[in-house]
Amino acid sequence: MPKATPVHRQITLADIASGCGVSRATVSLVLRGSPLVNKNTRARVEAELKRQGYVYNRAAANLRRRTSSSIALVINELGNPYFAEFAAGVDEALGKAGFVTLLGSTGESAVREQAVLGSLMEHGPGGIILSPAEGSDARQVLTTVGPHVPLLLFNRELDDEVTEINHWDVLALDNVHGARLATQHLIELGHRRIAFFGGHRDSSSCRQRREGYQQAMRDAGLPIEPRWLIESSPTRLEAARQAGALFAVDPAPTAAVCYNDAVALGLMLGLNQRGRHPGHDFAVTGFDDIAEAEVSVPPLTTLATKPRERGRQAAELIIQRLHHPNTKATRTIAPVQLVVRESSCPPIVTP
Amino acid sequence: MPKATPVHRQITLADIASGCGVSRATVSLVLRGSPLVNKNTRARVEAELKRQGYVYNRAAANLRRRTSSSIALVINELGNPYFAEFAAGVDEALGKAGFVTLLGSTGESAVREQAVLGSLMEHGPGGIILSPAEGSDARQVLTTVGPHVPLLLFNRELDDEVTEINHWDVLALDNVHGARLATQHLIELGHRRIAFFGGHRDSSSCRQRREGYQQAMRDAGLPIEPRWLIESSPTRLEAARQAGALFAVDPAPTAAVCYNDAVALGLMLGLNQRGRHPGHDFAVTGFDDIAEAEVSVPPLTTLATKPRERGRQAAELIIQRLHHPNTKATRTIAPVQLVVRESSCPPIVTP
DNA sequence: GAGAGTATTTGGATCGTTCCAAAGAGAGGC
DNA sequence: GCCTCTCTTTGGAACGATCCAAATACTCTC
Repeated sequence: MPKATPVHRQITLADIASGCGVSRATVSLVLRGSPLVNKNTRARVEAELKRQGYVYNRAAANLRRRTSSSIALVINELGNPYFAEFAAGVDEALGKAGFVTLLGSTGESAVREQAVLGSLMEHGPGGIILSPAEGSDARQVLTTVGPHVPLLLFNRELDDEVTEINHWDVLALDNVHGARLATQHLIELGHRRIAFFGGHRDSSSCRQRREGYQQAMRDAGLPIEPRWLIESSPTRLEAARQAGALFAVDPAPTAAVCYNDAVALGLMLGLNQRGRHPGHDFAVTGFDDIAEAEVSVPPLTTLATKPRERGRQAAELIIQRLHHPNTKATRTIAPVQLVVRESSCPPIVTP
Repeated sequence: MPKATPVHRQITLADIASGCGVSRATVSLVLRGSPLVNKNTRARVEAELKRQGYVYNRAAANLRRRTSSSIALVINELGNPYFAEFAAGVDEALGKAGFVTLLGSTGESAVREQAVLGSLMEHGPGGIILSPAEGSDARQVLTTVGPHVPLLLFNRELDDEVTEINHWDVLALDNVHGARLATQHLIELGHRRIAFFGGHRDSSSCRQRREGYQQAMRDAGLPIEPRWLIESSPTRLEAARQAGALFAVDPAPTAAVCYNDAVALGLMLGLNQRGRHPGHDFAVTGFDDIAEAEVSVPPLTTLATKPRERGRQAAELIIQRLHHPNTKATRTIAPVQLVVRESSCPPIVTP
């Protein structure tokens, strides 16, 4: 593990202290803006700090004070624009509150997630914002982060019991309601045979979105054909490949509620390749409202989840938790909004 | 500045030591895998470490050893998929080498960049990877990071002299060559009136890309009309708005080399709004090859820069620098590849 | 069983900060 | 001039690790 590297001689409190004839303690008080120090002394010390180009050593301070000034952000896939936006929001809000973000990307692997969490823990984060990788296990997470570091789960959920016991907070999207809105929208347009396309059955968000879809279908008295529930990895490519599965059933559906935007965009691509025209002879909805949804052809009807705002919210929640470590865990459900664009067309009426 | 937060009592070396009847020093040796310790002792200590759930305190170790195990990554805009990919690559490679990434996003503001750098410095990073915000000033950067922390500039350059003196490394794209390739490609297709569209004249990457464009034009003996050099913010929206500027000159250009993909996609949108059809009656090229370029309509001819790979490369460069602090600064130019897709069509021949 | 040599282990100082209890400096009252 | 009170300042012990020189424990050899 060649992770070490020598650092140049630092300018310390002691240098400043001797530089202007006061004690280390006084300089320390000045640095922390204590009202105890005399005006003149403060001015003298401040001048010396600037003169020597002093840089505060937060690690040393944190060691002594047994505090932390960092929050770990563990993301399952930074390359995904949705999570990138989320990360940007987190970093923005954490920075504003004086925390620094320790980044860790897991590449959607539970094994790597464990390694990343372990490595981040050694840097003593005050809290962790975790968007779990697929297949991530609550008990394993618990053993590596321990019971004392506050943790906020974003987007996906883990074993309820473990989450509960450790007062882990949860920030989730209103998946059920969102999928329901999308489905109702398609029903109102006149669709009767509607598929749910994409996602993995074992991810919590997929289950919830399917649930919303099924609720809407049931409420409208519409049948749900099991073969209309089509799984696919949440990537554009995989979704494009799976598009054909929609037409394996006869009669085929006329619309699909997709697991997310990536899947929806992929599906539209796949439809085009099969000579279908999403937005004209097949209706598609997404979930997330990534930047691309607005400018795709046709523009995608989807559910806006405002990832950057969610990131800020996550940061605020974890900071709240730091200040009140013992209050009951919260479960925050962020609202989502239906954004109607051209990919959701009415069905073609066959005479 | 309420950036502090209490942390639970830690399990320390001393706990492990007394837990199995050895000294702190021995436990420390075990932790670092020293060959000095006896096999049996090692086993005993390791069992105790596991039993008590010990977590290494890297901050304390770094303090004593005067080393660092983190690298700061300062990005001008994380929400931009290009930089998100870059960040993902950086984090991946840093993690593999045992470093943790300290993230900072500047939102393209030089003022915020200063604040972010200052805050990150307090956490004692071993090095900094900086993608400067627009308008960032070398001398200011120098005063806040100091002359001893290795810095790698990505993507944009700063004052050459300051960069040189401080042995700052540079990782840049081959902008000149890339723009030249794109321009040559259009010329080979038969275009004679070619514009350079988008970007700000004062950014180094824009200047370099314009330079490549001009070289290719000159080499082909083609005229460069000053009004064909059109500025715009590098955003899709702004580019779409500026599209009209191309047709303010008569005769109008038949093709445009764009500053980057965002601009190119925006331009195509703007052309469509004006009843033009990019890929049919107007040729467009981009720069970056973001994910969207491949699936836009029409698919965008562009220059692949492989941001994730660049991220890994940046991480490797800074790690190299940590190991050899005194070698001469390097200036790495990453190659770019022309990816021909349908947005670059031959000109329409007017009889 | 003394002496030499190697293999392990160890106490105490140290990194740069903060905490704490106590000391010093003035001001005012009598 | 002494006492009290408030306002400032301060030395030295932490925090949790590592370094270092020196101590101790073993093995041989003769």
